[in-house]
Amino acid sequence: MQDVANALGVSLSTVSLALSGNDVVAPATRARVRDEANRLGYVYNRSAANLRTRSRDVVGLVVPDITNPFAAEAALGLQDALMPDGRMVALANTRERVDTQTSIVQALLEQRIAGLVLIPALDTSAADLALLRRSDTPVILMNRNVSESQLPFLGTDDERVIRLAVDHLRDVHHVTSAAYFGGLQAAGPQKARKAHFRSLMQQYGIQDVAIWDVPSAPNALAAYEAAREILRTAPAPAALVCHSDSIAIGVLRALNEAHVDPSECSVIGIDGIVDGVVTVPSLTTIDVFPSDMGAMAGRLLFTQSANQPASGPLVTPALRIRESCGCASD
Amino acid sequence: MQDVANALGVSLSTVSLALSGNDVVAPATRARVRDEANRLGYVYNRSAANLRTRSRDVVGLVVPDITNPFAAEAALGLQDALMPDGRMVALANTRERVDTQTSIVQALLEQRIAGLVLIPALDTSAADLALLRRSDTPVILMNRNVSESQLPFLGTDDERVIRLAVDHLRDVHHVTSAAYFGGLQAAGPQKARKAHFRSLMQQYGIQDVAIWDVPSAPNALAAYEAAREILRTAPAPAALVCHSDSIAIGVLRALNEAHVDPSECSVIGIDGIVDGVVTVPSLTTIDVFPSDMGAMAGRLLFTQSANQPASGPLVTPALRIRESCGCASD
DNA sequence: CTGTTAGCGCGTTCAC
DNA sequence: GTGAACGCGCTAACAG
Repeated sequence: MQDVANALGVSLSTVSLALSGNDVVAPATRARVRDEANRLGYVYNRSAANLRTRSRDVVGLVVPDITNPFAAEAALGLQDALMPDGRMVALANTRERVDTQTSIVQALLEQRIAGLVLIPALDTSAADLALLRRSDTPVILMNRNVSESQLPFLGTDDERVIRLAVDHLRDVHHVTSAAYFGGLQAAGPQKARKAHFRSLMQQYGIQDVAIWDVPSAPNALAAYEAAREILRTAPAPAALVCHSDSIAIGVLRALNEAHVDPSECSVIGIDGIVDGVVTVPSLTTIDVFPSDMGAMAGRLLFTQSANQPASGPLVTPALRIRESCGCASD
Repeated sequence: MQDVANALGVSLSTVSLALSGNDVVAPATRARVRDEANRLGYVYNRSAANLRTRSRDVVGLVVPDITNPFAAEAALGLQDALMPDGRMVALANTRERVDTQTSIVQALLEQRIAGLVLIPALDTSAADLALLRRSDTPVILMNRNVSESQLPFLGTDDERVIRLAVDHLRDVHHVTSAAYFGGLQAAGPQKARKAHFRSLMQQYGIQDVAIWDVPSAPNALAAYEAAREILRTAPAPAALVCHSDSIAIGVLRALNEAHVDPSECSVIGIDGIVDGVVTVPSLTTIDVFPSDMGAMAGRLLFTQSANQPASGPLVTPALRIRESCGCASD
């Protein structure tokens, strides 16, 4: 900056004012400054500016695994919500490990991020998130709640998700048995969905097939392997509700290998990833609008005060009927 | 920092030294400082430190679309290579738009990133990347080269990729016709692969089916739609080599709808994404090790001088035989 | 081992 | 309109 000031014979502050587009400096000088600046190859040092103004412009996105299409689509939505305001996103994967999650969060706080969108690793406890409570950085938990953490949460209406799936299975496919598959056994966010599922099964008099209640990492490959093992020892139930679309994709593959098609076993995923239309069979799913969720998270970070109710806004899920539930073969 | 210094009755610099783990300060005091620091809820301001030390610790990763599994897996690999050194990654999606790419790159440079890993948008020209040449920030182009840009490139051996695919099609499937599908028509990185494909077709006397030579966005959904249109008017060739695994997944779906199975039309993807084992049919592909590529990019950024040959290291591709080429049904 | 001083690159008064 | 001075939070020289 001093260089361009010297080159033009003006003061350093004139340059600063000119570059920030302040109208206190003459339009003519402003143009001259800009031109000289990039003639000299000068690039603005935004982090120095941020230090001085105590402003921040990068928001952290920490997810278990960006390879999961849900996380990727949410990342896209988040960026869309942030870029118009000149913000960027810093990405980090925890691989479902709480310890790397805490060290990542720590690093992000040290970087003075403007906000944090977090899909917590599976066995995250409220204590693990304590440092975030005290911090003045706006945080929002996405898609997986840690109820006792007292942190704002943006997710979906789990009860409604389950009801949409189970009602469809009962009303159009008349299933007599079903199971909920996916997620780790450990206490965590899927406990809620599983509980809703069980209660609905009981209420509708549908058999809840217990053998599918096993832990499995939340990705397609692990789900495939787990499902294959189960199918080796037991026939498929009439329906499988999967904790995520990734998991459903693995299940679809296992079912295909076992030669059971959608008319014999309906599978319904949860998420609504875009590539669900392109699987074989295409994926019937409960859409929770991953991209919108990411965008909403980005907006919520800055539109609200940080001290809000623990259970924040919910996105309304929608049933997307495709082939994997057997609707195409009926 | 001053607060914790006062609280302990020591000097500010003692605190600084203690927190950075410098052995010039007594281990006992070091511990006392650390304890008092986080008792007071103090968090280190790394960006202020970076300003002073002229060091940088976040590297930019800009990709067309993080939703593409190749990009996501590369991101994971990149993070793995970076985190041990205490570095983080800033992610940005260009959606294949050159203008948003340049504005993103500009923003990243203003943030004073430590380095940049870039998968260029499809019609990126050397001129679009000129500002990166002048910058003192290490840059590495990944997976798509912009030959005239003079920037270091990390990719795969395109000729070998094509040869692995075509040799397999000829030697084990004895195909008499084939096509290369995917990517935009525009001048760009896939020109090389397409050229190698054509020359090999000619050399082997295999018919190159021209109707598949149409532009399509590089994602599964767009590929599916394009392939479906083509299949409406023409029978499938004996083989389809797809520019990426994502594209292959879309093609698989289109083929399935047209009731042509792998024994009639072999499809081979390029990338080696992990979910390729879980598609139906599972995806035969040329593996270019996306995750390793990301990790290599991270290491290369800092192990080499920036002024290196335009065409950097290549990863050696490998054929992964699965079902989609028809090997399972033979 | 500790305290003092200066300065990283920038934004902001407040005089001129 | 312009320039001088100060400070953001931290590290790096020193001298004690």
